[in-house]
Amino acid sequence: MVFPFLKYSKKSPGETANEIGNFIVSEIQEIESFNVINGFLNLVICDDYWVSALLKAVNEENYGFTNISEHSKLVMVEYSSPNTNKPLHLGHIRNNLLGFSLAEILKANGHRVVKTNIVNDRGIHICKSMLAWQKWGRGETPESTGGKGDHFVGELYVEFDKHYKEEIEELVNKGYSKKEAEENASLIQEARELLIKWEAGDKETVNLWRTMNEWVYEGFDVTYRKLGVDFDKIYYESDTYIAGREEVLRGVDNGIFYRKEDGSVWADLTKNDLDHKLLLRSDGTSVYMTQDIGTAKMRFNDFKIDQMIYVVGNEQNYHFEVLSILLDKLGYEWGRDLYHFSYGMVELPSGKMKSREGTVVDADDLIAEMEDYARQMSQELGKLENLTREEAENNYEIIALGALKYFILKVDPKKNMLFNPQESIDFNGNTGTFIQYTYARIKSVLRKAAERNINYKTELSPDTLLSNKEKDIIKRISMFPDIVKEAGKEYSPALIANYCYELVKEYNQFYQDHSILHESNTIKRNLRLILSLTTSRIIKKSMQLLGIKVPERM
RNA sequence: GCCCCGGUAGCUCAGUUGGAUAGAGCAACUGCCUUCUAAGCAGUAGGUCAAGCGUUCGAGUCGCUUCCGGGGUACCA
Repeated sequence: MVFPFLKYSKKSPGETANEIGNFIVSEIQEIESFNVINGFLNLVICDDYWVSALLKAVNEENYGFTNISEHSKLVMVEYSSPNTNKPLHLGHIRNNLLGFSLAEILKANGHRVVKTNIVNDRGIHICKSMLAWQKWGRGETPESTGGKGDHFVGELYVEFDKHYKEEIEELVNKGYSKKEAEENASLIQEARELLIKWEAGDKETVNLWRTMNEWVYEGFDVTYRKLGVDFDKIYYESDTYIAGREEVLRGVDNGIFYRKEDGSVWADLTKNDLDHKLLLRSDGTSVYMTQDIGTAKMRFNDFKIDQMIYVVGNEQNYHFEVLSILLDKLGYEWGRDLYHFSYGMVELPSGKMKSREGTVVDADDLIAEMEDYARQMSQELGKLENLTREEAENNYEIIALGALKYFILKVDPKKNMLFNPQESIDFNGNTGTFIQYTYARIKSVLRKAAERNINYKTELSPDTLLSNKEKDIIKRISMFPDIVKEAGKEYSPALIANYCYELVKEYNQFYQDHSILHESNTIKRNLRLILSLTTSRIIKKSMQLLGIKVPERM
């Protein structure tokens, strides 16, 4: 594109392009020729440049990734962060997949990463479930009902909400305003009393709390394992809120925060163009913000963190803006540098998901449905006939989770996305399945090459002539390191997903009209085998960055 | 009200930082399995890039205005 040069050359676009083109061809060996169209100068790069680019990709250990050393930047990634009052749903799945993938991408970019989970195991919402169990639980447990612990507790939470709403309605009928009713309902007051008792360390309350949380953790573990996500360090807000409260009180002593007459503690953020923010309730209990201050402090005590990333939905943008300012006010130099990885909501065709109203897509149910569908499709297509039962079952899981993860991660994390349970489960087109399938296809070719004792690693002649499609794929392969860097810089798994899709699409086009093992010209055959091998490796690495497994056959 | 974020094909999404005729997938229609896996490939059709104005050689991309959608603005998390 030569327009910017016209003011220097003072010539027509065509003439300018020709002069530059001639100069480049004579000066740079790798440029074979050029052509000019509509003021655009196109340079043609010669084949042996691409051949050596392919050789570099296939021979370079850790191609596309940056090695980690002990001097690498230490990044802490917080993700998942569930509440222990309900099971995980589709929104949490997006969070977990993004957090895990982000950590993998950062590692590939040479950072040391600590994956952390802050479990929201205390607070008024937990007390609601506890109260519901006391009132309507009839002494049942997940064991006695045979359910998963997180679902068991989740149902209690819904139960509370149901009764609470009924009570509000009654009060409104008696002439209270809606707000008064919400405040004065006996159920919410009982829940609050429970929270105060809990913070005071009341034995019975704490025991119930501990028991119910254990139920939930057992349920979460199953889901996490299924999703393939894990953590290096788990924090519990039941521990961190104390540190938070101390920090807030220290802030009051130092005049950073102020106390109202009713005893509640506030931060005045009007100088930051924000309003006043509550930090401790008038009854002395902590709020969300209090806990996050404490959590941050504990983390920076525990690790020498260079960068802190919070993977939390964009509905909390304001919260993190405030958190950053508060930590800064408290004198933590890293406060300003917190990065809120703010991702969009997952919406359903019916609108937003709401746990209390039961309009959620449950994580466990969704995964199970996808596995069923994978099993059904595999059988319909007559796949996996040569596999053992165990291998087949393993493949259903790989395919189901691959489809789900890819579907979610291919979308720009910043944007809201729509998930249609009926239509979003698809194994054709731009899907994880398509990528896995291509991988399995390549592995099949490579296996057959090995069976026929075809050695394809040594003889890559620089005189190899390339078809356009072969050149396209090599071009794409040589972009991989830049894409990994870009994904690390932009914090975007979607860049990896979309890149990998393009690569795979091109490979399938190539596969369609190029023979590999049947090619009689050994120079060409070797090129195509190396091309296939390299493509398969990049597919595997890309999918690894997304937390997606690839099957050897499918 | 105020503050953020979005609007690209019927649907779900890309669009390489301002460049050539705006791309994929799904859905619809048409071809391709005696050859390395047809969960694939090739093709047809589908667009006022929400609307308008501006910035300049050039705007889906940058700026302003309007319309529409989402989120936030809690002694919820």
